[in-house]
Amino acid sequence: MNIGEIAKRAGVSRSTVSYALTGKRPVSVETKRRIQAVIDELGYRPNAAARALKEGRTRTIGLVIPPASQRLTDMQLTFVASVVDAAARADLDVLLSPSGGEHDRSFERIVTGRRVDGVILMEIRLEDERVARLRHSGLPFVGIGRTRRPEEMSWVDIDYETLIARCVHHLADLGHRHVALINRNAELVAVGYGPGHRAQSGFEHAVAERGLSGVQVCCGDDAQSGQACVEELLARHGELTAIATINEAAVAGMYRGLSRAGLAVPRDFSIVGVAARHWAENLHPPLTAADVPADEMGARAVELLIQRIADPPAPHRHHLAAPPISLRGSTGPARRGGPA
Amino acid sequence: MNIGEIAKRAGVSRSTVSYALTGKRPVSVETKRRIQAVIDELGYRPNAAARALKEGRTRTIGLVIPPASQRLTDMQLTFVASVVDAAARADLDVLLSPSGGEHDRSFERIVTGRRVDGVILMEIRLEDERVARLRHSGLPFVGIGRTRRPEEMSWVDIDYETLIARCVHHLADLGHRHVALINRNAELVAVGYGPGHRAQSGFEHAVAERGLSGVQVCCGDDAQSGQACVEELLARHGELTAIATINEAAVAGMYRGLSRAGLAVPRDFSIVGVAARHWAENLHPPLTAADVPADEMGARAVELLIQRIADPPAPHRHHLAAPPISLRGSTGPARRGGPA
DNA sequence: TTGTACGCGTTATCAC
DNA sequence: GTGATAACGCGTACAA
Repeated sequence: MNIGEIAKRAGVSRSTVSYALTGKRPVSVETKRRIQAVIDELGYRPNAAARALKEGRTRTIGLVIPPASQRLTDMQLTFVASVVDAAARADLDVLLSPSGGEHDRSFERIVTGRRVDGVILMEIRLEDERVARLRHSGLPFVGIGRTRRPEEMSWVDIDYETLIARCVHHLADLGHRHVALINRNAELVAVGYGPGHRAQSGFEHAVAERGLSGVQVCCGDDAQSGQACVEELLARHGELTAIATINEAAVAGMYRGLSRAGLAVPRDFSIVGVAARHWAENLHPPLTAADVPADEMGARAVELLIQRIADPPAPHRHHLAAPPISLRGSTGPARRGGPA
Repeated sequence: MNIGEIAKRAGVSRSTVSYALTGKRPVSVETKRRIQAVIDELGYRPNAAARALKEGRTRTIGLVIPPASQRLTDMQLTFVASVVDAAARADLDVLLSPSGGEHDRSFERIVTGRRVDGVILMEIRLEDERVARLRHSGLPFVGIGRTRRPEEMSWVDIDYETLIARCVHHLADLGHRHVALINRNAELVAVGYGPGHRAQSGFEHAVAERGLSGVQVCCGDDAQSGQACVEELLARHGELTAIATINEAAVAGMYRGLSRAGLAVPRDFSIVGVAARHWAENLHPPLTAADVPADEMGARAVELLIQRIADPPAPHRHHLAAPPISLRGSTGPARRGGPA
């Protein structure tokens, strides 16, 4: 079913059908009605490829995600969901592209094949070749996360540096003197994953400012690793009384490790972090955490992208989220003398 | 950058460039080399829309997911990830479409706008209008899940009926006499969600076969609901000693509810279910469960879809997975006299 | 309102 | 065997 067939059956020209549909030229009510009747009868919809070819835009955005093989975190998933939702509201389709690893063909297809009007890039590194690639291509894009030179692109991000600093201050206020930062997995941090590095920086500054002793470790993004990580931390640094973390997926395991060591949260040990709200609430005890507004950020990213597509030369815009820490049940006063 | 520009700079005609790229006609090595040099220099890639328009195929598949607003379960996410991964390996892009709720425009765009060569449909109901819609449209599609009339379409699915029956038999073998089935959320079951109904059926049959007493309840897909659900079950049915469930997202909460009631798993109470392996392993204690091979199933779905696209009139194919129950730490002999 | 050129890659057809 | 020409797919938008 194409526009010519509709035109023939309605007894008008192809362009009249097009105008009747787009409304870019007035068409008599009677003609419009007749055309619509034929369209409804045959279930016609314009061919997306033909329209894209002519208009030069696809009404589709690309969403570049970390390779699917390495399981996405809950927060990342919330980003994906909110981006898809926001895009659907704007009548945009979303093309998914796993990047990194062996899937660079997918990324290349999307960027150079003009398959999308713009791209949202997740899991950005401080030095990210995909950003360089997109900048060079001229395709509008927005990052969920930012590189080392944030002014070179549009992005939405979480202010991990500030948030982790706040976590440390919160712990210090509660009297904790020996705190640990549990970061995301070592590979991610090693390749320059921004949040990991910014969390380190925030941690170091705050620890210095409050005169605490601080230790930093990386930890796999799952419960098992969280447990192992805590067990090792307790073994090597018996003086610790609190943990700050950006590794939400590992928190359940940390709780388990503490419990195994005979430490009750928050009585004997405190944990505070940065996490998606529903994730923090579903832990036991609920995690005192800065609640990342992931769904709002996804929507914001789509919004920024739509603007960039509409007006590419416009200056870059940024949105840095620094949500307050929600007090739940996982932090308490440092126990005199520390655990055990 | 279009093919004409490449042809001009390489000093050949457009068709020669096309033939050099597609290999559908021999082109001299020297010419091919010159063309490739220009392509590399300018970074040319054929316009996907033009190619789709001419070829009548988009090299893209649609993945219809539940509306993003209602958080996806871990298993669903694994399906998405594995589909994206498998599609990328086959050089196919994936267009995501949230269906249901207010997002039916997205589904319609995909189906009637010829934006994809085929569709993978998730979260299928016993009576599913999207299946009817797709069958009517003639667009190749494969279900992850199946309707009441499974022969009318191609699908991969999990044999919840058999698996839940196996769970019940496992519990019966351990001496449990009073067991409960905790289903997915009530809305899902109410609208005819297949796994929910098939699990019920398998549960009822097995309970009858073994002469047990069984109670069934629906439960929201999150830990909080799981906890509330277990607390209510224990209050109303003090004789229960075991639970079988297909609601993996709620299991952590069930553990919590049991623990609050002073019941240790597996000493005082057993839980067995159907879940993604890594999910079952990450629970504490690890869940004895039939491990759904979600990644393999996603890949299989893509495979079936590729075949359907290549040969639409071919008979439908199906793949029903019934993985064995992996014994972990969550089930044990029924305690004499039951709990408390 | 209508005729028609255009966007761009593919491929059948014709020429060397 | 190799290269060039032109038609095609289909919706859009300008000129008439």
